[in-house]
Amino acid sequence: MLQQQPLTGNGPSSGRGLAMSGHPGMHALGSAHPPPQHRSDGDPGLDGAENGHESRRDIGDILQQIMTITDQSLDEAQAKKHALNCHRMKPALFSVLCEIKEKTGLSMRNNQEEEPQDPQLVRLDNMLLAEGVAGPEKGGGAAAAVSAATSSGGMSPDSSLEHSDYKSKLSQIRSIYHTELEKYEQACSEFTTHVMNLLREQSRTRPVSPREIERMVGIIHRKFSSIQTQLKQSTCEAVMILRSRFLDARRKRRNFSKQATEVLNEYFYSHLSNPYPSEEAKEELAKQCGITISQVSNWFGNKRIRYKKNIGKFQEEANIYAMKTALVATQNDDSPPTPNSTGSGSFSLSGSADLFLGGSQMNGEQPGYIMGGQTNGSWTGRNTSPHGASPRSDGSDNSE
DNA sequence: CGTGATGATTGTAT
DNA sequence: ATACAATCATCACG
Repeated sequence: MLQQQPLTGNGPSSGRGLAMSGHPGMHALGSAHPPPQHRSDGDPGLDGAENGHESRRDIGDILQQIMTITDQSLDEAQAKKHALNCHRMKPALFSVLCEIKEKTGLSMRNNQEEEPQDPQLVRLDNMLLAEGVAGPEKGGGAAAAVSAATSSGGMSPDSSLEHSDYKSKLSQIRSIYHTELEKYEQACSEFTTHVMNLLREQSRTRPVSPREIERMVGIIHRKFSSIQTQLKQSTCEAVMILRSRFLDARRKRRNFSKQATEVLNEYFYSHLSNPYPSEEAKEELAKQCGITISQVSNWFGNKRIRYKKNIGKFQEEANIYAMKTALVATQNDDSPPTPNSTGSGSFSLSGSADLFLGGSQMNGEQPGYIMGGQTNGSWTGRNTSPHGASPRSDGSDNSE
């Protein structure tokens, strides 16, 4: 980290070299003479000076004092330090240090730049933001994420229970994440100021360029941000697990209530000619059934495709519901049970026709009244199934 | 436990 | 963006 070795001749710097930089583990030398190996490791300039034995003596003394500073009490140390700073040899020593610094400075220049702003970290940040973990406040973000994941709007009372469970878990993760993040940030700034203070202190006895301080701060921040990345990563994982656990509706699928299917089927069969509910109709149905709009859409999607695939199988069901709507229609005279944009007359007509056809045997044949009574072409017309169009046989379905 | 029913998801076409 | 078609995963029933 810090290039002290040339001066002290002390080999391996310990892990805490930063804090104690200069004299780690030097107590053994504290009371000893200037180390003989000091010479071998090379200060050629001083070594060769024949008339410099006097100043060498001084340097030795100074080093001695530096090394014993840690063994003394603080007050003592401060006094010694002051003495050192006032020593007449100090400027000379300092200039030597500067020289060394200049030489070794080259080696640390090259690993200076590069700050690629890790794309993975950006992705993690974005995801945490999207999940409402890293967002500004609870509630809004999480709720938005949930509703976006499940549907595009209407919350149903059915799933609100799970949602609250999900939200509580999410806020748990959220709070843990934030406390940890804060801890890291605090530790980072504490450590940074600590290092800065040390460097500032050291700058009195050794040359410390602002650039160097900057670099040191950068290193510290990088280290801490890599830790933060890990935190973010594990938080993301936790959120993903939570999501798959709570929001993957496939996992705990519940059949809709009898009444809900009733309502949906009623709508479907009474709009058999055009079973594509508008947004408002979907909303209404969703409200009636206590499900979400997207669930209504799913239901109609499934129903259409399954009805089309095997009309015969649904014939009985169709008759039942047609009868129902017909009954309602007769009760309400000629006003349709569910007002819709398509002509009301057409489906009420088909409903009455169902009553007649209900008793008669109708194998898989497509009922003529559906085709005949409707304005537009049959939505089942665009059939791609090879044999589904004419299910002459009974209800046994053998697709695939 | 096997099987059909059913709600949800995914991939593709329009 | 919506619908369709295929598929998945679970439920419900025998």
